[in-house]
Amino acid sequence: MKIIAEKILKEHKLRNTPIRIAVLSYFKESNSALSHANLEQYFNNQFDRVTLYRTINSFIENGILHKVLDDSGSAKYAVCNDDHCEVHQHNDNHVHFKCTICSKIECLHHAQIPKVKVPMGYTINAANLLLEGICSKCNN
Amino acid sequence: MKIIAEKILKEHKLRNTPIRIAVLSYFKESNSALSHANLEQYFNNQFDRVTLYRTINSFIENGILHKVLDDSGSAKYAVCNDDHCEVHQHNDNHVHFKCTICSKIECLHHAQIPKVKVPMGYTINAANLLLEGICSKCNN
DNA sequence: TTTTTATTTGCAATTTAGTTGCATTTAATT
DNA sequence: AATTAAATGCAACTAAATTGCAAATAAAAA
Repeated sequence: MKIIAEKILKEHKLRNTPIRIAVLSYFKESNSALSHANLEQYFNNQFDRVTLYRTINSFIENGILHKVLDDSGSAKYAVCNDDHCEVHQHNDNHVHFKCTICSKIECLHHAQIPKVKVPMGYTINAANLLLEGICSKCNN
Repeated sequence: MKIIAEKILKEHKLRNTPIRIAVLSYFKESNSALSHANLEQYFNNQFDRVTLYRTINSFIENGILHKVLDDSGSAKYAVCNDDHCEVHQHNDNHVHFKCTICSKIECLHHAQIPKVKVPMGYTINAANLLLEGICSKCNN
Protein backbone atom coordinates (compact mmCIF):
# COMPACT_ATOMS: atom_id res chain seq x y z
CA MET A 1 0.00 0.00 0.00
CA LYS A 2 2.75 2.37 0.94
CA ILE A 3 4.45 1.86 -2.41
CA ILE A 4 1.20 2.38 -4.26
CA ALA A 5 0.60 5.57 -2.31
CA GLU A 6 4.06 6.86 -3.12
CA LYS A 7 3.49 6.13 -6.77
CA ILE A 8 0.18 7.97 -6.80
CA LEU A 9 1.72 10.98 -5.09
CA LYS A 10 4.55 11.08 -7.59
CA GLU A 11 2.11 10.83 -10.48
CA HIS A 12 0.30 13.84 -9.12
CA LYS A 13 3.53 15.75 -8.53
CA LEU A 14 2.92 15.92 -4.81
CA ARG A 15 5.82 15.57 -2.41
CA ASN A 16 6.17 12.25 -0.70
CA THR A 17 5.79 13.13 2.92
CA PRO A 18 5.11 10.68 5.76
CA ILE A 19 1.67 12.12 6.45
CA ARG A 20 0.57 11.96 2.86
CA ILE A 21 1.76 8.41 2.46
CA ALA A 22 0.08 7.35 5.68
CA VAL A 23 -3.21 9.06 4.89
CA LEU A 24 -3.38 7.87 1.32
CA SER A 25 -2.47 4.32 2.32
CA TYR A 26 -5.21 4.33 4.89
CA PHE A 27 -7.75 5.54 2.36
CA LYS A 28 -6.64 2.80 -0.01
CA GLU A 29 -6.88 0.07 2.62
CA SER A 30 -10.12 1.16 4.17
CA ASN A 31 -12.66 0.66 1.48
CA SER A 32 -14.99 3.26 2.87
CA ALA A 33 -15.44 6.98 3.02
CA LEU A 34 -13.55 8.68 5.83
CA SER A 35 -13.94 11.97 7.64
CA HIS A 36 -11.26 14.20 9.07
CA ALA A 37 -12.26 12.94 12.51
CA ASN A 38 -11.77 9.35 11.37
CA LEU A 39 -8.21 10.15 10.34
CA GLU A 40 -7.41 11.92 13.59
CA GLN A 41 -8.71 8.97 15.52
CA TYR A 42 -6.96 6.37 13.42
CA PHE A 43 -3.61 8.11 13.60
CA ASN A 44 -4.13 8.80 17.25
CA ASN A 45 -3.05 12.43 17.10
CA GLN A 46 0.37 11.62 15.74
CA PHE A 47 -0.33 14.18 13.01
CA ASP A 48 -1.49 17.74 13.38
CA ARG A 49 -5.19 18.49 12.92
CA VAL A 50 -4.57 21.29 10.49
CA THR A 51 -2.08 19.30 8.47
CA LEU A 52 -4.65 16.58 8.07
CA TYR A 53 -7.14 19.11 6.74
CA ARG A 54 -4.53 20.42 4.34
CA THR A 55 -3.59 16.93 3.26
CA ILE A 56 -7.21 16.14 2.47
CA ASN A 57 -7.60 19.38 0.57
CA SER A 58 -4.52 18.90 -1.53
CA PHE A 59 -5.69 15.38 -2.38
CA ILE A 60 -9.02 16.78 -3.48
CA GLU A 61 -7.44 19.51 -5.57
CA ASN A 62 -5.30 16.88 -7.24
CA GLY A 63 -8.15 14.49 -7.94
CA ILE A 64 -6.93 11.79 -5.58
CA LEU A 65 -9.88 12.08 -3.22
CA HIS A 66 -13.40 13.29 -3.77
CA LYS A 67 -16.00 14.48 -1.35
CA VAL A 68 -18.73 12.04 -0.58
CA LEU A 69 -22.18 13.45 -0.15
CA ASP A 70 -23.51 12.76 3.26
CA ASP A 71 -25.90 14.35 5.67
CA SER A 72 -24.07 13.51 8.86
CA GLY A 73 -22.67 16.96 9.46
CA SER A 74 -19.03 16.31 8.81
CA ALA A 75 -17.50 15.98 5.38
CA LYS A 76 -16.44 12.56 4.16
CA TYR A 77 -13.94 11.66 1.48
CA ALA A 78 -13.09 8.64 -0.59
CA VAL A 79 -10.66 7.43 -3.20
CA CYS A 80 -12.36 5.65 -6.01
CA ASN A 81 -9.91 2.87 -6.66
CA ASP A 82 -11.28 1.53 -9.89
CA ASP A 83 -10.75 2.14 -13.56
CA HIS A 84 -13.21 4.98 -13.78
CA CYS A 85 -11.28 7.28 -11.50
CA GLU A 86 -7.75 7.05 -12.74
CA VAL A 87 -5.20 9.73 -12.42
CA HIS A 88 -5.73 11.71 -15.55
CA GLN A 89 -9.45 11.44 -15.97
CA HIS A 90 -11.21 11.94 -12.73
CA ASN A 91 -14.78 10.83 -13.02
CA ASP A 92 -17.42 12.92 -11.37
CA ASN A 93 -20.10 10.30 -11.39
CA HIS A 94 -20.13 8.35 -8.18
CA VAL A 95 -22.47 5.95 -6.50
CA HIS A 96 -22.07 5.58 -2.77
CA PHE A 97 -23.81 3.25 -0.41
CA LYS A 98 -24.39 4.22 3.19
CA CYS A 99 -25.36 1.54 5.66
CA THR A 100 -27.86 2.91 8.14
CA ILE A 101 -26.75 0.40 10.74
CA CYS A 102 -22.95 0.51 10.77
CA SER A 103 -23.02 3.91 9.00
CA LYS A 104 -20.13 3.02 6.76
CA ILE A 105 -20.11 4.58 3.34
CA GLU A 106 -18.72 2.58 0.46
CA CYS A 107 -17.97 3.63 -3.05
CA LEU A 108 -19.84 1.33 -5.38
CA HIS A 109 -17.52 0.91 -8.28
CA HIS A 110 -19.02 -0.48 -11.45
CA ALA A 111 -22.41 0.98 -10.63
CA GLN A 112 -23.20 3.62 -13.19
CA ILE A 113 -25.67 6.43 -12.71
CA PRO A 114 -28.46 6.19 -15.22
CA LYS A 115 -29.33 9.28 -17.20
CA VAL A 116 -32.04 11.40 -15.67
CA LYS A 117 -34.20 13.85 -17.53
CA VAL A 118 -33.86 17.47 -16.50
CA PRO A 119 -35.96 20.48 -17.47
CA MET A 120 -35.28 22.44 -20.65
CA GLY A 121 -32.21 24.62 -20.54
CA TYR A 122 -30.44 22.69 -17.84
CA THR A 123 -27.04 21.10 -18.41
CA ILE A 124 -25.50 18.44 -16.20
CA ASN A 125 -21.80 18.16 -15.46
CA ALA A 126 -21.71 15.77 -12.54
CA ALA A 127 -23.95 13.32 -10.79
CA ASN A 128 -23.71 11.79 -7.35
CA LEU A 129 -26.00 9.11 -6.09
CA LEU A 130 -26.20 8.17 -2.44
CA LEU A 131 -28.03 4.97 -1.68
CA GLU A 132 -29.03 4.25 1.90
CA GLY A 133 -29.87 0.86 3.25
CA ILE A 134 -28.29 -2.12 4.91
CA CYS A 135 -25.01 -3.62 3.84
CA SER A 136 -24.39 -7.34 3.52
CA LYS A 137 -22.52 -7.58 6.80
CA CYS A 138 -25.31 -5.94 8.77
CA ASN A 139 -27.94 -7.92 6.90
CA ASN A 140 -26.88 -11.15 8.56
CA MET B 1 -49.05 30.07 2.24
CA LYS B 2 -49.58 30.80 5.88
CA ILE B 3 -52.82 28.84 5.89
CA ILE B 4 -51.17 25.92 4.10
CA ALA B 5 -48.34 25.96 6.63
CA GLU B 6 -50.79 25.94 9.54
CA LYS B 7 -52.62 23.03 8.00
CA ILE B 8 -49.40 21.04 7.55
CA LEU B 9 -48.35 21.71 11.12
CA LYS B 10 -51.72 20.59 12.41
CA GLU B 11 -51.56 17.44 10.32
CA HIS B 12 -48.22 16.62 11.90
CA LYS B 13 -49.47 17.43 15.37
CA LEU B 14 -47.00 20.22 15.80
CA ARG B 15 -48.00 23.37 17.62
CA ASN B 16 -48.77 26.38 15.46
CA THR B 17 -46.20 28.89 16.56
CA PRO B 18 -45.25 32.06 14.68
CA ILE B 19 -41.74 30.81 13.93
CA ARG B 20 -42.89 27.51 12.55
CA ILE B 21 -45.50 29.10 10.35
CA ALA B 22 -43.01 31.66 9.06
CA VAL B 23 -40.27 29.11 8.38
CA LEU B 24 -42.53 26.60 6.74
CA SER B 25 -44.18 29.27 4.60
CA TYR B 26 -40.80 30.45 3.44
CA PHE B 27 -39.76 26.92 2.51
CA LYS B 28 -42.98 26.52 0.57
CA GLU B 29 -42.54 29.78 -1.31
CA SER B 30 -38.88 29.47 -2.05
CA ASN B 31 -38.55 26.61 -4.44
CA SER B 32 -34.97 25.83 -3.46
CA ALA B 33 -33.06 24.17 -0.68
CA LEU B 34 -32.29 26.45 2.24
CA SER B 35 -29.68 26.40 4.96
CA HIS B 36 -29.96 27.58 8.52
CA ALA B 37 -27.93 30.62 7.51
CA ASN B 38 -30.42 31.39 4.74
CA LEU B 39 -33.23 31.44 7.26
CA GLU B 40 -31.37 33.66 9.69
CA GLN B 41 -30.64 36.09 6.91
CA TYR B 42 -34.15 36.06 5.48
CA PHE B 43 -35.78 36.63 8.85
CA ASN B 44 -33.18 39.21 9.71
CA ASN B 45 -32.53 37.90 13.23
CA GLN B 46 -36.11 38.31 14.31
CA PHE B 47 -35.95 34.68 15.50
CA ASP B 48 -33.38 33.07 17.71
CA ARG B 49 -30.60 31.06 16.07
CA VAL B 50 -31.13 28.06 18.27
CA THR B 51 -34.86 28.10 17.80
CA LEU B 52 -34.34 28.04 14.06
CA TYR B 53 -32.15 24.96 14.42
CA ARG B 54 -34.78 23.31 16.57
CA THR B 55 -37.52 24.25 14.16
CA ILE B 56 -35.61 22.67 11.30
CA ASN B 57 -34.95 19.55 13.33
CA SER B 58 -38.54 19.10 14.39
CA PHE B 59 -39.62 19.48 10.77
CA ILE B 60 -37.16 16.80 9.76
CA GLU B 61 -38.27 14.44 12.51
CA ASN B 62 -41.83 14.92 11.36
CA GLY B 63 -41.13 14.39 7.69
CA ILE B 64 -41.93 17.94 6.64
CA LEU B 65 -38.39 18.75 5.56
CA HIS B 66 -35.58 16.53 4.40
CA LYS B 67 -31.88 17.11 4.28
CA VAL B 68 -30.45 17.82 0.89
CA LEU B 69 -27.10 16.32 0.12
CA ASP B 70 -24.52 18.95 -0.54
CA ASP B 71 -20.83 19.37 -0.12
CA SER B 72 -20.82 23.06 0.66
CA GLY B 73 -20.17 22.68 4.36
CA SER B 74 -23.52 23.72 5.75
CA ALA B 75 -26.60 21.54 5.74
CA LYS B 76 -29.44 22.38 3.42
CA TYR B 77 -33.07 21.43 3.66
CA ALA B 78 -36.07 21.31 1.39
CA VAL B 79 -39.74 20.52 1.36
CA CYS B 80 -40.74 18.44 -1.58
CA ASN B 81 -44.01 20.04 -2.48
CA ASP B 82 -45.27 17.55 -5.00
CA ASP B 83 -47.47 14.50 -4.94
CA HIS B 84 -44.68 12.13 -4.09
CA CYS B 85 -43.96 13.65 -0.73
CA GLU B 86 -47.35 14.01 0.84
CA VAL B 87 -47.98 14.07 4.51
CA HIS B 88 -48.53 10.46 5.26
CA GLN B 89 -46.15 8.84 2.86
CA HIS B 90 -42.88 10.63 2.89
CA ASN B 91 -40.84 9.57 -0.07
CA ASP B 92 -37.14 9.12 0.42
CA ASN B 93 -36.19 9.26 -3.21
CA HIS B 94 -35.12 12.71 -4.19
CA VAL B 95 -33.42 14.27 -7.14
CA HIS B 96 -31.81 17.63 -6.56
CA PHE B 97 -30.14 19.92 -9.01
CA LYS B 98 -27.38 22.24 -7.92
CA CYS B 99 -26.34 25.05 -10.22
CA THR B 100 -22.60 25.54 -10.04
CA ILE B 101 -22.98 29.19 -11.02
CA CYS B 102 -25.75 30.57 -8.82
CA SER B 103 -25.33 27.64 -6.40
CA LYS B 104 -29.06 27.28 -5.90
CA ILE B 105 -30.33 23.81 -5.22
CA GLU B 106 -33.71 22.83 -6.57
CA CYS B 107 -35.75 19.78 -5.90
CA LEU B 108 -36.57 18.19 -9.22
CA HIS B 109 -40.04 16.83 -8.73
CA HIS B 110 -41.24 14.30 -11.23
CA ALA B 111 -37.71 13.04 -11.82
CA GLN B 112 -37.54 9.49 -10.55
CA ILE B 113 -34.36 7.70 -9.64
CA PRO B 114 -33.94 4.59 -11.74
CA LYS B 115 -33.14 1.34 -9.97
CA VAL B 116 -29.45 0.71 -9.50
CA LYS B 117 -27.91 -2.68 -9.06
CA VAL B 118 -26.18 -3.24 -5.75
CA PRO B 119 -24.00 -6.15 -4.61
CA MET B 120 -25.54 -9.32 -3.17
CA GLY B 121 -26.89 -8.98 0.32
CA TYR B 122 -27.45 -5.26 0.17
CA THR B 123 -30.87 -3.72 0.61
CA ILE B 124 -31.79 -0.17 -0.34
CA ASN B 125 -34.22 2.00 1.57
CA ALA B 126 -33.56 5.43 0.18
CA ALA B 127 -31.86 7.06 -2.74
CA ASN B 128 -30.70 10.59 -3.22
CA LEU B 129 -29.36 11.91 -6.45
CA LEU B 130 -27.56 15.21 -6.70
CA LEU B 131 -27.02 16.55 -10.18
CA GLU B 132 -24.62 19.40 -10.68
CA GLY B 133 -24.59 21.64 -13.66
CA ILE B 134 -26.01 24.90 -14.92
CA CYS B 135 -29.60 25.91 -14.51
CA SER B 136 -31.70 27.49 -17.25
CA LYS B 137 -31.39 30.99 -15.83
CA CYS B 138 -27.60 30.82 -15.70
CA ASN B 139 -27.44 29.17 -19.11
CA ASN B 140 -28.60 32.35 -20.85
C1' DT C 1 -62.92 32.57 30.37
C1' DT C 2 -59.55 31.21 33.39
C1' DT C 3 -56.44 27.59 34.86
C1' DT C 4 -53.34 24.03 33.90
C1' DT C 5 -49.61 21.68 31.66
C1' DA C 6 -46.54 20.25 28.44
C1' DT C 7 -44.22 22.27 24.65
C1' DT C 8 -41.61 25.85 22.73
C1' DT C 9 -38.66 29.75 22.96
C1' DG C 10 -34.52 32.70 24.05
C1' DC C 11 -30.21 33.21 26.11
C1' DA C 12 -25.63 31.75 27.63
C1' DA C 13 -22.30 28.52 27.31
C1' DT C 14 -20.18 24.76 25.00
C1' DT C 15 -18.82 21.53 21.47
C1' DT C 16 -17.48 20.35 16.90
C1' DA C 17 -15.83 21.52 12.20
C1' DG C 18 -12.89 24.01 9.42
C1' DT C 19 -9.65 28.07 8.21
C1' DT C 20 -5.75 31.49 8.37
C1' DG C 21 -1.13 33.35 9.37
C1' DC C 22 3.38 32.63 10.37
C1' DA C 23 7.71 30.66 11.85
C1' DT C 24 10.10 26.25 11.40
C1' DT C 25 11.15 22.10 9.05
C1' DT C 26 11.86 19.09 5.20
C1' DA C 27 11.64 16.88 0.29
C1' DA C 28 13.54 17.34 -3.83
C1' DT C 29 16.62 19.86 -6.83
C1' DT C 30 21.12 21.83 -8.01
C1' DA D 1 26.38 19.91 0.76
C1' DA D 2 23.65 24.06 -0.35
C1' DT D 3 19.43 25.86 -2.07
C1' DT D 4 14.60 26.61 -2.28
C1' DA D 5 9.91 25.99 -2.64
C1' DA D 6 6.59 23.27 -0.43
C1' DA D 7 4.85 21.16 3.77
C1' DT D 8 4.29 21.04 8.74
C1' DG D 9 2.98 22.48 13.52
C1' DC D 10 1.23 25.73 16.55
C1' DA D 11 -1.82 29.43 18.03
C1' DA D 12 -5.64 31.93 17.12
C1' DC D 13 -9.83 32.43 14.87
C1' DT D 14 -14.36 31.79 12.36
C1' DA D 15 -18.34 29.05 11.48
C1' DA D 16 -21.78 25.43 12.40
C1' DA D 17 -24.38 23.04 15.60
C1' DT D 18 -25.78 21.39 20.33
C1' DT D 19 -27.09 21.49 25.36
C1' DG D 20 -29.17 23.13 29.69
C1' DC D 21 -32.25 25.87 31.87
C1' DA D 22 -35.46 29.50 33.06
C1' DA D 23 -39.26 32.13 31.01
C1' DA D 24 -43.01 32.32 27.75
C1' DT D 25 -46.93 30.39 25.32
C1' DA D 26 -50.18 27.13 22.60
C1' DA D 27 -53.58 24.03 23.36
C1' DA D 28 -56.36 21.34 26.37
C1' DA D 29 -59.14 21.02 30.62
C1' DA D 30 -61.92 23.04 34.12
